Amino acid sequence: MARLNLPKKARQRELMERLKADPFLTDEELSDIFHVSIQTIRLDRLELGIPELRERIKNVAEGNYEKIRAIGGQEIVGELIEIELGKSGISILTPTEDMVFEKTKIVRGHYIYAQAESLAIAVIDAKVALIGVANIKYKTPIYLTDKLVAKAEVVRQRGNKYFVWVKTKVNHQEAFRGKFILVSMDDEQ
Amino acid sequence: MARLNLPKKARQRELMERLKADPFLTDEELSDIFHVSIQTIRLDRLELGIPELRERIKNVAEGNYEKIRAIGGQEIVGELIEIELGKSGISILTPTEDMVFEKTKIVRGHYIYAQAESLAIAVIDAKVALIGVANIKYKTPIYLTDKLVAKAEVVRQRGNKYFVWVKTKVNHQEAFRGKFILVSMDDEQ
DNA sequence: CTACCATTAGTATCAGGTATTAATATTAGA
DNA sequence: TCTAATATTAATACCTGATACTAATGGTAG
Repeated sequence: MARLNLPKKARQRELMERLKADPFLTDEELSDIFHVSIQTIRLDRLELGIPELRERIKNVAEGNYEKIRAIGGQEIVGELIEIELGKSGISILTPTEDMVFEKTKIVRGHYIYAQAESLAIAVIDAKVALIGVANIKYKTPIYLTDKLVAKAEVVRQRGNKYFVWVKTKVNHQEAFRGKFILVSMDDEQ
Repeated sequence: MARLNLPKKARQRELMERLKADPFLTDEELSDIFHVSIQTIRLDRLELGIPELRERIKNVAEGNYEKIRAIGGQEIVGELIEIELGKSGISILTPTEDMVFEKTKIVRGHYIYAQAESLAIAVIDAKVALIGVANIKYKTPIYLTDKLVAKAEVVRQRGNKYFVWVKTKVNHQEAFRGKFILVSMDDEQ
Protein backbone atom coordinates (compact mmCIF):
# COMPACT_ATOMS: atom_id res chain seq x y z
CA MET A 1 0.00 0.00 0.00
CA ALA A 2 2.96 2.30 -0.48
CA ARG A 3 1.49 5.46 -1.90
CA LEU A 4 4.32 7.96 -1.66
CA ASN A 5 5.35 10.59 -4.14
CA LEU A 6 1.98 11.14 -5.77
CA PRO A 7 2.02 14.54 -7.43
CA LYS A 8 -0.54 17.05 -6.23
CA LYS A 9 -3.01 16.75 -9.08
CA ALA A 10 -3.07 12.97 -8.98
CA ARG A 11 -3.47 13.01 -5.22
CA GLN A 12 -6.42 15.35 -5.46
CA ARG A 13 -8.07 13.19 -8.07
CA GLU A 14 -7.58 10.15 -5.87
CA LEU A 15 -8.85 12.09 -2.88
CA MET A 16 -12.08 12.91 -4.64
CA GLU A 17 -12.65 9.30 -5.56
CA ARG A 18 -11.81 8.01 -2.11
CA LEU A 19 -14.27 10.35 -0.50
CA LYS A 20 -16.91 9.56 -3.03
CA ALA A 21 -16.51 5.89 -2.27
CA ASP A 22 -16.34 6.45 1.48
CA PRO A 23 -17.46 9.84 2.80
CA PHE A 24 -16.69 8.72 6.36
CA LEU A 25 -12.92 9.15 6.11
CA THR A 26 -11.37 11.70 8.46
CA ASP A 27 -8.55 14.03 7.44
CA GLU A 28 -6.24 12.01 9.64
CA GLU A 29 -7.04 8.76 7.89
CA LEU A 30 -6.58 10.46 4.55
CA SER A 31 -3.22 11.87 5.58
CA ASP A 32 -2.16 8.32 6.42
CA ILE A 33 -3.35 7.00 3.08
CA PHE A 34 -1.46 9.58 1.05
CA HIS A 35 1.50 10.00 3.40
CA VAL A 36 1.14 13.73 3.60
CA SER A 37 0.35 15.96 6.56
CA ILE A 38 -3.14 16.72 7.74
CA GLN A 39 -2.63 20.30 6.62
CA THR A 40 -2.06 19.20 3.06
CA ILE A 41 -5.27 17.19 3.11
CA ARG A 42 -7.10 20.25 4.37
CA LEU A 43 -5.61 22.45 1.68
CA ASP A 44 -6.67 19.87 -0.87
CA ARG A 45 -10.21 19.78 0.46
CA LEU A 46 -10.29 23.54 0.46
CA GLU A 47 -9.15 23.72 -3.15
CA LEU A 48 -11.61 21.04 -4.21
CA GLY A 49 -14.44 22.55 -2.21
CA ILE A 50 -15.02 19.34 -0.22
CA PRO A 51 -16.68 19.97 3.15
CA GLU A 52 -15.49 18.52 6.44
CA LEU A 53 -16.35 15.05 7.65
CA ARG A 54 -19.32 16.08 9.74
CA GLU A 55 -20.86 18.02 6.91
CA ARG A 56 -20.34 15.09 4.58
CA ILE A 57 -22.00 12.69 6.97
CA LYS A 58 -24.84 15.11 7.48
CA ASN A 59 -25.33 15.40 3.74
CA VAL A 60 -25.48 11.65 3.35
CA ALA A 61 -27.93 11.42 6.23
CA GLU A 62 -30.18 14.20 5.01
CA GLY A 63 -30.05 13.21 1.39
CA ASN A 64 -30.96 9.65 2.13
CA TYR A 65 -33.65 10.46 4.64
CA GLU A 66 -36.10 11.36 1.90
CA LYS A 67 -35.15 8.59 -0.46
CA ILE A 68 -35.63 5.95 2.17
CA ARG A 69 -39.06 7.24 2.83
CA ALA A 70 -39.81 6.91 -0.87
CA ILE A 71 -38.92 3.29 -1.47
CA GLY A 72 -37.24 1.93 1.62
CA GLY A 73 -38.79 0.50 4.71
CA GLN A 74 -42.05 2.30 4.11
CA GLU A 75 -44.99 0.15 3.27
CA ILE A 76 -46.32 2.64 0.75
CA VAL A 77 -44.47 4.15 -2.19
CA GLY A 78 -46.09 7.42 -3.09
CA GLU A 79 -48.66 9.41 -1.20
CA LEU A 80 -51.95 7.71 -0.42
CA ILE A 81 -54.59 10.34 -1.05
CA GLU A 82 -57.75 8.28 -1.02
CA ILE A 83 -58.66 4.80 0.06
CA GLU A 84 -61.74 2.68 0.39
CA LEU A 85 -60.58 -0.54 1.96
CA GLY A 86 -61.38 -3.60 -0.08
CA LYS A 87 -62.54 -1.52 -3.01
CA SER A 88 -60.26 1.16 -4.40
CA GLY A 89 -57.51 3.64 -3.72
CA ILE A 90 -55.50 6.46 -5.25
CA SER A 91 -51.86 7.32 -4.72
CA ILE A 92 -49.65 10.03 -6.13
CA LEU A 93 -45.92 9.80 -6.69
CA THR A 94 -43.73 12.72 -7.63
CA PRO A 95 -40.47 11.38 -9.04
CA THR A 96 -37.14 12.63 -7.71
CA GLU A 97 -33.74 12.77 -9.40
CA ASP A 98 -32.68 9.41 -8.00
CA MET A 99 -35.62 7.63 -9.58
CA VAL A 100 -34.68 8.37 -13.17
CA PHE A 101 -32.06 7.27 -15.65
CA GLU A 102 -29.37 9.91 -15.68
CA LYS A 103 -29.20 10.43 -19.39
CA THR A 104 -32.83 10.31 -20.42
CA LYS A 105 -34.58 11.45 -17.21
CA ILE A 106 -37.03 8.60 -17.71
CA VAL A 107 -38.41 7.14 -14.48
CA ARG A 108 -37.05 3.66 -13.83
CA GLY A 109 -39.66 0.98 -14.15
CA HIS A 110 -39.44 -0.44 -10.68
CA TYR A 111 -40.52 2.80 -9.07
CA ILE A 112 -43.66 2.79 -11.17
CA TYR A 113 -44.09 -0.84 -10.29
CA ALA A 114 -43.43 -0.25 -6.60
CA GLN A 115 -46.07 2.46 -6.40
CA ALA A 116 -48.64 0.21 -8.05
CA GLU A 117 -47.74 -2.84 -5.99
CA SER A 118 -47.82 -1.04 -2.68
CA LEU A 119 -51.10 0.64 -3.54
CA ALA A 120 -52.57 -2.74 -4.44
CA ILE A 121 -51.48 -4.10 -1.08
CA ALA A 122 -52.82 -1.08 0.80
CA VAL A 123 -56.21 -1.44 -0.74
CA ILE A 124 -56.66 -5.00 0.47
CA ASP A 125 -58.36 -5.15 3.81
CA ALA A 126 -56.05 -7.77 5.31
CA LYS A 127 -53.06 -7.69 7.61
CA VAL A 128 -50.56 -9.13 5.21
CA ALA A 129 -50.76 -9.57 1.51
CA LEU A 130 -48.39 -10.90 -1.09
CA ILE A 131 -48.18 -10.65 -4.81
CA GLY A 132 -48.94 -13.83 -6.68
CA VAL A 133 -48.95 -12.79 -10.29
CA ALA A 134 -48.56 -9.43 -11.90
CA ASN A 135 -49.32 -8.73 -15.51
CA ILE A 136 -47.84 -5.49 -16.53
CA LYS A 137 -47.81 -3.11 -19.44
CA TYR A 138 -45.83 0.07 -19.69
CA LYS A 139 -47.41 2.19 -22.35
CA THR A 140 -45.33 5.35 -22.54
CA PRO A 141 -42.15 6.57 -20.87
CA ILE A 142 -42.61 8.67 -17.75
CA TYR A 143 -40.29 11.59 -17.14
CA LEU A 144 -38.87 13.30 -14.09
CA THR A 145 -41.26 16.20 -14.45
CA ASP A 146 -44.36 14.01 -14.61
CA LYS A 147 -46.63 13.18 -11.72
CA LEU A 148 -47.82 9.60 -11.36
CA VAL A 149 -51.43 9.13 -10.35
CA ALA A 150 -52.17 5.49 -9.62
CA LYS A 151 -55.70 4.18 -9.20
CA ALA A 152 -56.35 0.74 -7.81
CA GLU A 153 -59.55 -1.21 -8.04
CA VAL A 154 -60.41 -4.56 -6.55
CA VAL A 155 -62.15 -6.41 -9.37
CA ARG A 156 -62.70 -9.81 -7.80
CA GLN A 157 -62.22 -11.73 -4.59
CA ARG A 158 -62.12 -15.49 -4.24
CA GLY A 159 -61.29 -16.91 -0.83
CA ASN A 160 -58.01 -15.35 0.24
CA LYS A 161 -57.20 -14.28 -3.32
CA TYR A 162 -57.79 -10.74 -4.48
CA PHE A 163 -57.60 -9.49 -8.05
CA VAL A 164 -56.59 -5.85 -8.22
CA TRP A 165 -56.16 -3.66 -11.25
CA VAL A 166 -53.88 -0.69 -10.99
CA LYS A 167 -53.78 1.99 -13.66
CA THR A 168 -51.26 4.79 -13.51
CA LYS A 169 -51.95 7.98 -15.39
CA VAL A 170 -49.65 10.82 -16.31
CA ASN A 171 -51.29 13.99 -17.61
CA HIS A 172 -54.59 12.11 -17.74
CA GLN A 173 -53.03 9.59 -20.11
CA GLU A 174 -52.63 5.98 -19.09
CA ALA A 175 -48.93 5.17 -18.86
CA PHE A 176 -48.97 1.91 -16.95
CA ARG A 177 -51.39 -0.82 -16.07
CA GLY A 178 -50.91 -3.91 -13.96
CA LYS A 179 -53.02 -6.79 -12.74
CA PHE A 180 -52.09 -8.03 -9.31
CA ILE A 181 -53.21 -11.17 -7.59
CA LEU A 182 -52.79 -10.76 -3.87
CA VAL A 183 -52.96 -13.50 -1.31
CA SER A 184 -53.97 -12.75 2.23
CA MET A 185 -51.72 -14.57 4.66
CA ASP A 186 -53.74 -14.27 7.84
CA ASP A 187 -54.81 -17.89 8.11
CA GLU A 188 -52.49 -19.96 5.99
CA GLN A 189 -48.75 -20.34 6.52
CA MET B 1 -45.55 26.62 22.49
CA ALA B 2 -45.38 27.01 26.23
CA ARG B 3 -44.16 23.70 27.48
CA LEU B 4 -43.26 24.33 31.09
CA ASN B 5 -43.81 22.08 34.07
CA LEU B 6 -43.74 18.74 32.29
CA PRO B 7 -42.91 16.07 34.82
CA LYS B 8 -39.76 14.07 34.23
CA LYS B 9 -41.34 10.93 32.84
CA ALA B 10 -43.56 12.78 30.40
CA ARG B 11 -40.63 14.88 29.27
CA GLN B 12 -38.55 11.81 28.57
CA ARG B 13 -41.34 10.19 26.60
CA GLU B 14 -41.71 13.34 24.54
CA LEU B 15 -37.96 13.52 24.11
CA MET B 16 -37.86 10.05 22.63
CA GLU B 17 -40.58 10.89 20.15
CA ARG B 18 -39.07 14.20 19.17
CA LEU B 19 -35.75 12.58 18.41
CA LYS B 20 -37.37 9.78 16.52
CA ALA B 21 -39.17 12.29 14.35
CA ASP B 22 -36.09 14.47 13.95
CA PRO B 23 -32.73 12.97 14.91
CA PHE B 24 -31.00 16.21 13.98
CA LEU B 25 -31.97 18.14 17.13
CA THR B 26 -29.10 19.31 19.34
CA ASP B 27 -29.23 19.23 23.13
CA GLU B 28 -29.45 23.00 23.07
CA GLU B 29 -32.52 23.00 20.85
CA LEU B 30 -34.10 20.37 23.04
CA SER B 31 -33.39 22.35 26.18
CA ASP B 32 -35.22 25.26 24.56
CA ILE B 33 -38.19 23.09 23.63
CA PHE B 34 -38.64 21.69 27.12
CA HIS B 35 -37.48 24.76 29.04
CA VAL B 36 -34.95 22.87 31.07
CA SER B 37 -31.17 23.17 31.19
CA ILE B 38 -28.88 21.39 28.77
CA GLN B 39 -27.66 19.25 31.64
CA THR B 40 -31.13 17.93 32.21
CA ILE B 41 -31.43 16.97 28.56
CA ARG B 42 -28.13 15.17 28.82
CA LEU B 43 -29.19 13.34 31.94
CA ASP B 44 -32.34 12.33 30.11
CA ARG B 45 -30.44 11.06 27.12
CA LEU B 46 -28.11 9.18 29.43
CA GLU B 47 -30.99 7.52 31.22
CA LEU B 48 -32.73 6.68 27.97
CA GLY B 49 -29.56 5.47 26.31
CA ILE B 50 -29.88 7.92 23.42
CA PRO B 51 -26.54 8.70 21.77
CA GLU B 52 -25.30 12.18 20.98
CA LEU B 53 -26.30 14.15 17.91
CA ARG B 54 -23.28 13.19 15.84
CA GLU B 55 -23.77 9.52 16.52
CA ARG B 56 -27.41 9.80 15.60
CA ILE B 57 -26.63 11.51 12.33
CA LYS B 58 -23.96 8.93 11.60
CA ASN B 59 -26.43 6.15 12.24
CA VAL B 60 -28.92 7.64 9.84
CA ALA B 61 -26.18 8.08 7.25
CA GLU B 62 -24.70 4.62 7.65
CA GLY B 63 -28.00 2.85 7.95
CA ASN B 64 -29.28 4.35 4.77
CA TYR B 65 -26.06 4.11 2.81
CA GLU B 66 -26.53 0.43 2.05
CA LYS B 67 -30.20 0.71 1.29
CA ILE B 68 -29.61 3.43 -1.23
CA ARG B 69 -27.04 1.30 -2.93
CA ALA B 70 -29.54 -1.53 -3.13
CA ILE B 71 -32.40 0.21 -4.88
CA GLY B 72 -31.55 3.88 -5.15
CA GLY B 73 -29.53 5.63 -7.78
CA GLN B 74 -27.60 2.54 -8.73
CA GLU B 75 -28.27 1.19 -12.16
CA ILE B 76 -28.08 -2.39 -10.97
CA VAL B 77 -29.96 -3.96 -8.09
CA GLY B 78 -28.04 -6.96 -6.85
CA GLU B 79 -24.52 -8.04 -7.71
CA LEU B 80 -23.75 -8.71 -11.33
CA ILE B 81 -21.62 -11.84 -11.32
CA GLU B 82 -21.63 -12.79 -14.97
CA ILE B 83 -22.57 -11.09 -18.18
CA GLU B 84 -22.42 -11.79 -21.88
CA LEU B 85 -23.66 -8.65 -23.53
CA GLY B 86 -26.61 -9.18 -25.79
CA LYS B 87 -27.01 -12.77 -24.66
CA SER B 88 -27.27 -13.54 -20.96
CA GLY B 89 -26.36 -12.50 -17.42
CA ILE B 90 -26.54 -13.57 -13.81
CA SER B 91 -27.05 -11.41 -10.75
CA ILE B 92 -27.27 -12.26 -7.06
CA LEU B 93 -29.25 -10.33 -4.47
CA THR B 94 -29.04 -10.94 -0.75
CA PRO B 95 -32.08 -9.40 0.91
CA THR B 96 -31.66 -7.08 3.90
CA GLU B 97 -34.08 -6.30 6.71
CA ASP B 98 -35.52 -3.29 4.93
CA MET B 99 -36.56 -5.30 1.92
CA VAL B 100 -39.01 -7.52 3.77
CA PHE B 101 -42.41 -7.17 5.35
CA GLU B 102 -41.87 -6.77 9.06
CA LYS B 103 -44.25 -9.41 10.23
CA THR B 104 -43.67 -12.19 7.74
CA LYS B 105 -40.08 -11.53 6.67
CA ILE B 106 -41.18 -12.06 3.09
CA VAL B 107 -39.25 -10.07 0.51
CA ARG B 108 -41.36 -7.31 -1.01
CA GLY B 109 -42.18 -7.88 -4.63
CA HIS B 110 -40.64 -4.77 -6.05
CA TYR B 111 -37.16 -5.73 -4.94
CA ILE B 112 -37.44 -9.00 -6.79
CA TYR B 113 -38.81 -7.08 -9.71
CA ALA B 114 -36.09 -4.43 -9.54
CA GLN B 115 -33.34 -7.03 -9.60
CA ALA B 116 -34.88 -8.71 -12.65
CA GLU B 117 -35.56 -5.45 -14.45
CA SER B 118 -32.11 -4.02 -13.92
CA LEU B 119 -30.48 -7.29 -14.96
CA ALA B 120 -32.56 -7.31 -18.13
CA ILE B 121 -31.39 -3.79 -18.89
CA ALA B 122 -27.76 -4.59 -18.15
CA VAL B 123 -27.77 -7.52 -20.53
CA ILE B 124 -28.86 -5.43 -23.48
CA ASP B 125 -25.95 -4.11 -25.45
CA ALA B 126 -27.28 -0.59 -25.84
CA LYS B 127 -26.73 2.70 -24.09
CA VAL B 128 -30.26 3.18 -22.86
CA ALA B 129 -33.10 0.75 -22.61
CA LEU B 130 -36.63 0.96 -21.35
CA ILE B 131 -39.19 -1.56 -20.33
CA GLY B 132 -42.09 -1.94 -22.71
CA VAL B 133 -44.05 -4.85 -21.31
CA ALA B 134 -43.33 -7.15 -18.44
CA ASN B 135 -45.20 -10.33 -17.82
CA ILE B 136 -44.56 -11.56 -14.38
CA LYS B 137 -45.21 -14.54 -12.21
CA TYR B 138 -44.26 -14.91 -8.61
CA LYS B 139 -44.30 -18.60 -7.79
CA THR B 140 -43.36 -18.86 -4.12
CA PRO B 141 -42.66 -16.36 -1.36
CA ILE B 142 -39.01 -15.43 -0.84
CA TYR B 143 -37.74 -14.91 2.68
CA LEU B 144 -35.11 -12.72 4.29
CA THR B 145 -32.71 -15.64 4.62
CA ASP B 146 -32.95 -16.62 0.96
CA LYS B 147 -30.53 -15.64 -1.75
CA LEU B 148 -31.94 -14.56 -5.09
CA VAL B 149 -30.12 -15.80 -8.17
CA ALA B 150 -31.48 -14.16 -11.29
CA LYS B 151 -30.61 -15.39 -14.76
CA ALA B 152 -31.43 -13.36 -17.82
CA GLU B 153 -31.52 -14.58 -21.39
CA VAL B 154 -32.12 -12.61 -24.56
CA VAL B 155 -34.54 -14.76 -26.50
CA ARG B 156 -35.25 -12.56 -29.49
CA GLN B 157 -34.29 -9.27 -31.07
CA ARG B 158 -36.28 -7.35 -33.62
CA GLY B 159 -35.03 -3.94 -34.64
CA ASN B 160 -34.58 -1.95 -31.48
CA LYS B 161 -36.79 -4.33 -29.49
CA TYR B 162 -35.31 -6.99 -27.27
CA PHE B 163 -37.17 -9.84 -25.63
CA VAL B 164 -35.52 -10.93 -22.41
CA TRP B 165 -36.55 -13.69 -20.04
CA VAL B 166 -35.47 -13.43 -16.44
CA LYS B 167 -35.81 -16.36 -14.06
CA THR B 168 -35.01 -15.97 -10.40
CA LYS B 169 -34.18 -19.03 -8.37
CA VAL B 170 -34.01 -19.52 -4.63
CA ASN B 171 -32.43 -22.73 -3.41
CA HIS B 172 -32.39 -23.98 -7.00
CA GLN B 173 -36.16 -23.56 -7.15
CA GLU B 174 -37.73 -21.09 -9.51
CA ALA B 175 -39.47 -18.39 -7.48
CA PHE B 176 -40.03 -15.71 -10.09
CA ARG B 177 -40.10 -15.34 -13.83
CA GLY B 178 -40.62 -12.31 -15.97
CA LYS B 179 -40.65 -11.47 -19.64
CA PHE B 180 -39.31 -8.04 -20.47
CA ILE B 181 -39.52 -6.20 -23.73
CA LEU B 182 -36.80 -3.60 -23.88
CA VAL B 183 -36.52 -0.78 -26.32
CA SER B 184 -33.20 0.71 -27.20
CA MET B 185 -33.41 4.47 -27.26
CA ASP B 186 -30.20 5.30 -29.09
CA ASP B 187 -31.73 6.37 -32.36
CA GLU B 188 -35.37 7.19 -31.75
CA GLN B 189 -36.61 9.96 -29.47
C1' DC C 1 -37.24 18.61 59.77
C1' DT C 2 -34.69 15.80 57.14
C1' DA C 3 -33.62 12.64 53.43
C1' DC C 4 -34.00 12.16 48.75
C1' DC C 5 -34.64 13.35 44.03
C1' DA C 6 -34.55 16.48 40.21
C1' DT C 7 -32.38 20.15 38.42
C1' DT C 8 -28.78 23.34 37.44
C1' DA C 9 -23.93 25.10 37.38
C1' DG C 10 -19.23 24.84 36.45
C1' DT C 11 -15.03 22.89 34.88
C1' DA C 12 -11.88 19.88 32.26
C1' DT C 13 -11.51 17.24 28.21
C1' DC C 14 -12.40 15.42 23.53
C1' DA C 15 -12.86 14.94 18.16
C1' DG C 16 -12.65 16.95 14.08
C1' DG C 17 -12.52 20.39 12.35
C1' DT C 18 -11.77 26.25 10.49
C1' DA C 19 -8.79 30.11 9.78
C1' DT C 20 -4.56 32.26 9.76
C1' DT C 21 0.37 33.14 9.74
C1' DA C 22 4.80 31.59 9.11
C1' DA C 23 8.55 28.63 8.06
C1' DT C 24 10.69 25.23 5.04
C1' DA C 25 11.26 22.18 0.78
C1' DT C 26 11.23 21.48 -3.92
C1' DT C 27 11.14 22.58 -8.51
C1' DA C 28 11.20 25.38 -12.82
C1' DG C 29 12.71 29.26 -15.40
C1' DA C 30 15.96 32.82 -16.89
C1' DT D 1 23.56 29.08 -10.73
C1' DC D 2 20.49 31.98 -8.45
C1' DT D 3 15.86 33.29 -7.86
C1' DA D 4 10.91 33.08 -7.82
C1' DA D 5 6.96 30.40 -7.57
C1' DT D 6 4.69 26.46 -5.78
C1' DA D 7 4.00 22.74 -2.42
C1' DT D 8 4.21 21.20 2.04
C1' DT D 9 4.41 21.34 6.94
C1' DA D 10 4.04 23.59 11.51
C1' DA D 11 1.98 26.22 15.08
C1' DT D 12 -1.60 28.63 17.20
C1' DA D 13 -6.25 30.32 18.40
C1' DC D 14 -10.89 29.26 18.00
C1' DC D 15 -15.47 26.56 17.10
C1' DT D 16 -19.37 23.06 18.03
C1' DG D 17 -21.47 19.60 20.39
C1' DA D 18 -20.56 16.85 23.01
C1' DT D 19 -18.66 13.47 27.60
C1' DA D 20 -17.46 13.01 32.38
C1' DC D 21 -17.35 14.56 36.69
C1' DT D 22 -18.21 17.33 41.04
C1' DA D 23 -20.93 20.27 43.53
C1' DA D 24 -24.62 23.26 44.77
C1' DT D 25 -29.60 24.33 45.14
C1' DG D 26 -34.68 23.54 45.28
C1' DG D 27 -38.86 20.93 46.35
C1' DT D 28 -41.41 17.55 48.26
C1' DA D 29 -42.84 13.29 50.78
C1' DG D 30 -42.62 10.89 54.87
